[in-house]
Amino acid sequence: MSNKNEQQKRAPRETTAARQASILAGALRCFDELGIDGTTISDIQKETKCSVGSLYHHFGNKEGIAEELFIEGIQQFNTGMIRKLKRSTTAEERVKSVVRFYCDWTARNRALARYLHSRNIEFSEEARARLRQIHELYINQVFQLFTDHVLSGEMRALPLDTYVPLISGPVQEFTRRWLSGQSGSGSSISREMKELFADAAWKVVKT
Amino acid sequence: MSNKNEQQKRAPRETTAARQASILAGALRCFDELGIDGTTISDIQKETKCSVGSLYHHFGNKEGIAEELFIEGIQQFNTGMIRKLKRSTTAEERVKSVVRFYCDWTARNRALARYLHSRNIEFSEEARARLRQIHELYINQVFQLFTDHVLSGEMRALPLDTYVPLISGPVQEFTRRWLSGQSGSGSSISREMKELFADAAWKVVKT
Amino acid sequence: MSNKNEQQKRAPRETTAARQASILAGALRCFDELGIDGTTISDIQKETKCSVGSLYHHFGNKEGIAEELFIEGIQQFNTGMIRKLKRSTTAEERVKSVVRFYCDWTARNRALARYLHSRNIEFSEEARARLRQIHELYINQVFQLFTDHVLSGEMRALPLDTYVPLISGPVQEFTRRWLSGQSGSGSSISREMKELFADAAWKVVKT
Amino acid sequence: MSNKNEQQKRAPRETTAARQASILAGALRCFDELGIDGTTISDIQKETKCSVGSLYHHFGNKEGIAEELFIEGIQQFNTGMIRKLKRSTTAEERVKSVVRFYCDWTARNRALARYLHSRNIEFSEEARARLRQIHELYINQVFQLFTDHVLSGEMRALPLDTYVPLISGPVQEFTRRWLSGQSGSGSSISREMKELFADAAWKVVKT
DNA sequence: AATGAATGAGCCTTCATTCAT
DNA sequence: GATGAATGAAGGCTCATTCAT
Repeated sequence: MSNKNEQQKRAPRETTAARQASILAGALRCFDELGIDGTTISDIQKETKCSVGSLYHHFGNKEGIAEELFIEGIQQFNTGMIRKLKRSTTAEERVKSVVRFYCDWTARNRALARYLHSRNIEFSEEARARLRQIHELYINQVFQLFTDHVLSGEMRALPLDTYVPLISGPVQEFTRRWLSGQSGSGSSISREMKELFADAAWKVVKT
Repeated sequence: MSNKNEQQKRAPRETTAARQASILAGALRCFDELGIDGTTISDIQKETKCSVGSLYHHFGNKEGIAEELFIEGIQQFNTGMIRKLKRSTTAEERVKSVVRFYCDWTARNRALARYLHSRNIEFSEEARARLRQIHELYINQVFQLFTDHVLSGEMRALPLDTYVPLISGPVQEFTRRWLSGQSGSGSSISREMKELFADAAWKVVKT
Repeated sequence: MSNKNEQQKRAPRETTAARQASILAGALRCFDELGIDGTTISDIQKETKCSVGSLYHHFGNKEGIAEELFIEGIQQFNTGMIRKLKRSTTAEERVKSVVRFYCDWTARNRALARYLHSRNIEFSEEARARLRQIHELYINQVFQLFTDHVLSGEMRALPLDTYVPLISGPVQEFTRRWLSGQSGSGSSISREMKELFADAAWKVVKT
Repeated sequence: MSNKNEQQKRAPRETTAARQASILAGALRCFDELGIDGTTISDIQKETKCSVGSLYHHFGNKEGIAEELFIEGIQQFNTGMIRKLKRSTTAEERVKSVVRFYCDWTARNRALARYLHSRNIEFSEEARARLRQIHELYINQVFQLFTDHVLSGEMRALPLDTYVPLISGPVQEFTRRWLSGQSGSGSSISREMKELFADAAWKVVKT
């Protein structure tokens, strides 16, 4: 995120940005293991070797840490997805890309993925606003990419709020079960599985 | 709920069962509005007009209330689903029944459905054991009903852990969004939507 | 305590007195293992297979149980000691009897002995009065037995409040350590030890 | 208690030690008056003008306070006793010193002495380990001081576990009664009494 | 005499947050 | 920017006791 100090890894004193990133990483480990409500400031402190004061200095309060982590995660996911979608061109490729990216990203960012699935984060009004904006931007980009395929007749015309469930619902559900079955390392999702869900998604939305 | 004096010994004083049920109902209202972690014993108390002591007398602790509620909810859902599935005979009818029942049950039991979606309940080992057993029983019954259809070639042969995501994933995702868009009143899910998801499910698993 | 029902041991329904005795025995087990403050009514209930209501019916409240147990223990000890002292006649025999009886009784009634050593029982005014009276009676009997020996010159004339510490202090201390070193079964105090303390006591108070 | 700025790093902020000491003093006052189990955190709070949080910050929990107080008391007693014993040389002087120091220390630290006699403190495993170590160290030092006197024939050779009861048992018992007869003000133990118990102790263990 | 559901005061403890250094 | 002692509101839970059956 900054180009200061090329030796990012072992610098004796971290940059502010790096410090914040490492705090978020530690917090994620806590949230993943203890749950969000189950994690205390003190837990994060121990995990990050950071003083209470510093935590508050950087993020305002506990909620701030949870929000920042969530937002960064969403953005990372969205950015990746959009980049991936832009690389393909046909409707089929794009629909399948959604599924494949979902699998790949989740497997590569297990703890973060689990975190983004949390349904009990209490966001501040401000965070909610930021998220809404980020989501709108994302949704617009995605729909823009697909609108043509619908208009051209390659894809079925369906109620807008059914596309996501139809295309992503199955992988999401599969993935959720897969994630809760393993908390540590582990392989990725097999090529066959990915294609199975990709095919299913396409089968449902193609004309 | 049963005639008085049927068997004096093993019938919990008539009122006891009713009391417990009403506590669970009140707790659900709290959990739904405040979140599980956000609900305090005192909230439940006010909602149920019950003393702290009684709450603990009946359920051991807050966790116990949450567990019992969850288990009862799951059982109610499972029982309904099995009953519904047994009424249909063809593969197509059954697959579609899964989707339709999911929609109907969810619409009829909104708060409970939302609660069953919670991903942050801390179960005791004992509760986990009970749930595991309940789940196994359910899964066995369901798979038994569908096995024949797969063997007869009406349905595709797929990895066992993909059927649920493929069939239920979309409705679940749709339903989840639908549930969070409204916390109180609300119609049911429209016939068209239900059929859209039912058709999609069938399209994916039929041969 | 009552002569009702000669078959005290295995009668299908206990007499009231027997019931109370068995409650006290159960309570003692609890107090011994959990401490007095650490023991709850519920613990006693489980240990005695008695309902809460019955406990209160028989003893009024928790304090009542602790008091009754204490008083009965003291009386049993005192009675035994007096009986023993009356059997001997010389000053030396009597002083040594005190020590020997202390050892024997303690070894035979370990849990009760430990209980009587408790220094944190909260007695009601009424219980304190009963205890005071019992103690006075006991002390009077004991002093009466020894007064002559002092007057006759067999024993030293010392401040009244030093006889007990001088004679019983060592065994008491030894015994206390011995008791806390073993909570279950175990042998009794060896003959040699007993005589060692008996001799020491006599050595100190003889003229 | 020490000069400022001697070693900035490992000196707990000057105040910290003082704060902890004053908390222990306040706790002792409570324990002495209300009993250990009878004392609530809130009592200690009022007595020490300390917030709940601070209490827990410094001692972990109520048990921690009780333990620390006990350990500090024991150490103070042991240190004093050893110092005193080292000042005398003959067997007789030493045995009598034990008794005299016991009396003096108890009279000078009444509340603390009463507290050390408590038989209902629930120690954590960690505290028990510390106490065991402290006790061993003490016992070793004491026995080392007396071994020569036994070998030289000035003192009787007795089972190791009888020396303490024989020498200290009587004063302990006397002292215990003396302590419970007065909770506030009060003189010290009279010179005659002290010598009576000192003589008795020597009479019993001398050859 | 027995039973056990109900009660609620009161206790211990946690934890987010502040702030002086 | 960093540190950690201090704060106190708030929460979960225990437990002696009562009382209708």
